[in-house]
Amino acid sequence: MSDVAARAGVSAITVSRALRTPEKVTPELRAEIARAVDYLGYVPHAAARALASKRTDVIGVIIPSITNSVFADVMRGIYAEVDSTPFKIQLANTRYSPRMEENLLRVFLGQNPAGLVVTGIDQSETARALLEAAPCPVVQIMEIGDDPVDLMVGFSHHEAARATAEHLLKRGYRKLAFLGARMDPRSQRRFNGFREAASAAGAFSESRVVTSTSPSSVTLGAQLFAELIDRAPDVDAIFCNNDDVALGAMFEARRHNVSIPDQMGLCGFNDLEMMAVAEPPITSVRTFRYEMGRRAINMLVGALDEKADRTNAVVDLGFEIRARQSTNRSTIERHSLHP
Amino acid sequence: MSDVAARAGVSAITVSRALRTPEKVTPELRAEIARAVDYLGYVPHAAARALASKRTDVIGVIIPSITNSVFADVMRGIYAEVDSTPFKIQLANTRYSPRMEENLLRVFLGQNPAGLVVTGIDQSETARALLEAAPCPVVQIMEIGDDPVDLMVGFSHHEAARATAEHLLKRGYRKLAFLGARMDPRSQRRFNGFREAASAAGAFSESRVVTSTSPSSVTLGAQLFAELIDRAPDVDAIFCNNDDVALGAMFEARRHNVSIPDQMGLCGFNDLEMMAVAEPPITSVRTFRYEMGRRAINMLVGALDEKADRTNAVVDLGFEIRARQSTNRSTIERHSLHP
DNA sequence: TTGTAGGCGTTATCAG
DNA sequence: CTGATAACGCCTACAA
Repeated sequence: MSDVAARAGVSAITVSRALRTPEKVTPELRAEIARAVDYLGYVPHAAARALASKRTDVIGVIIPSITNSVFADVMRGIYAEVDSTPFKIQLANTRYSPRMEENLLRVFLGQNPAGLVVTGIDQSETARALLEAAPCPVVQIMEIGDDPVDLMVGFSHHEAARATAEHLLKRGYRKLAFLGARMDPRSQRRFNGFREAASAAGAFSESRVVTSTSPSSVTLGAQLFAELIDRAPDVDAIFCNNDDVALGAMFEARRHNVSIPDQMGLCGFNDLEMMAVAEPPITSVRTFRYEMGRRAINMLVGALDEKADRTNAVVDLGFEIRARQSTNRSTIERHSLHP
Repeated sequence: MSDVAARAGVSAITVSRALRTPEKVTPELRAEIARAVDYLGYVPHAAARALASKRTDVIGVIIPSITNSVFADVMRGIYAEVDSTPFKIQLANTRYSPRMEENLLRVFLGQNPAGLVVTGIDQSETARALLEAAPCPVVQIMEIGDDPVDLMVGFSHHEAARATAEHLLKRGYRKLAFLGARMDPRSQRRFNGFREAASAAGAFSESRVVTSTSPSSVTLGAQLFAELIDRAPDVDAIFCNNDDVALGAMFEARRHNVSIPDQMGLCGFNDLEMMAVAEPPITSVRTFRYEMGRRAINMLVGALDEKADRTNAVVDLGFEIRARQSTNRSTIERHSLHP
């Protein structure tokens, strides 16, 4: 930096200002400095800056799993949005462990992050306290709730599942089942929404609920389907907690010669790209994961801009039911095939 | 740190040493210091350390795409392995642009990373020069080649595709096709390996090669299949450059009433979890992506350990052909069904 | 084995 | 609007 200063005929601190707060430096000097920076290929030293200013350019992101394609999409949005800012992402995963989340939070907070992105609203008491006391903006992503730590962007899993159950009911299905992998808090809320709507229509039965603590996968979907059919042969429609589970259920249904959608309705969650092109195309609930990532960073950076008016602290991105053939039962065939 | 030093009755530098090079401090002092650290909840200041030592705990990872599930698996391995080290991952993606890669390399190198992980062997001349001159270990991942910059872990895409084509030939298929998404350098090498083997058996035809520059997806797989069938109805087996393309092809085949494997052999690449449970199960080439990520970090950290003997600078993780029903043509049925 | 002095590259603070 | 000075928290070098 002193080289740049010398070449521009100013002092180091002026270079610093020209870079951080250009409006506090005369346009002429600014131009001169820019030229020198360019000529010398000067790159600011992040560590020195962090040391002197007690500020870093690191945004910590804490998610439960990096494998899960749902989070992969969120991360894509996060990286895309952060690209146009001077910030860097530091990613960590909790493996769905609240204690791990506490630890990670401590580590991050020890590094004076510019901001923090955390998943969901089910932090432990300790974690919650750490977040409340954090000297930086915090965004909770993936779902929304009444009591945000700070910023929040997501959607209501309860509502999404409720709406989906209603979709199945509207399509004439009456014995709804629920297939769930890794029942994390958000999955649990989806289940609750599903049960609420199904029960109200008398279409719910505990015997048609099959869940697992294993991570979501196509393989698991196939297993859960087999278990369900075995345990509750009367089922006529399945809400899968995740699209990969739905895909696995579809494959397994074929092996059991169960026809979709006539013998059995099938619907997934998240609307992965493959759902629309499956045979038959599978109904799913579209969620805006990429957008969620972008928005999270966007809100964070906005909050960092001081003059931020903390409106829209909670953003509900909603969801959309993409009705496809897998829940489009043809009534005529139905009665003839399954009397 | 000085607080810790005071509490332990030593000087700051001793605390520093107790933390970085414990073997240079008496066990008693070490214990005393550990106690003080614990009591005070002292967390070292990474930026200060970086500034003073000109070393950071950052390992830069450059991949072409964060969406691609292939890289998601690699990243999972990377994060898993780095968890047991003091290092942090800084991830960046090039979007398959060599110029982007150069820029990212410059940014990373400006930050004195502890190490660098880059994808593939097709760096631009400039990028290659930057890597050769890097003052830290460099690992190239995803494939292997004759001329590593430093460390390398991957497998031969050419060989993998050649072996796959041979598998199809061995199963009696004679009119092989190639479906390819986003023909990046590694896909290109797969294609070359495929062509080599297919040509040698007289089973290759340009008319049965359909590729796209779009990213790999199930949707694209379906489109490519439709195009192929239209353009070259004589095809009897398909090698898909990626599993999602294979899955899309399978769905589309069903729509066209083309039966797999009897009318048409089908095989993918990477052996994603879903291939084994698809209906029918789809043959694929297993690649060790998670292991690749782990190994990359492992080699990097090993190289950082000074005393490293630079043996095994190039690690070939190989591949495995997982033969499944989708290429298991039943000769008897074949002749009766498709005369 | 432990300690002392000095500096890493930047920014906060206060003057001009 | 610009500059001088003194940190920021830690580590390298050298000394004891």
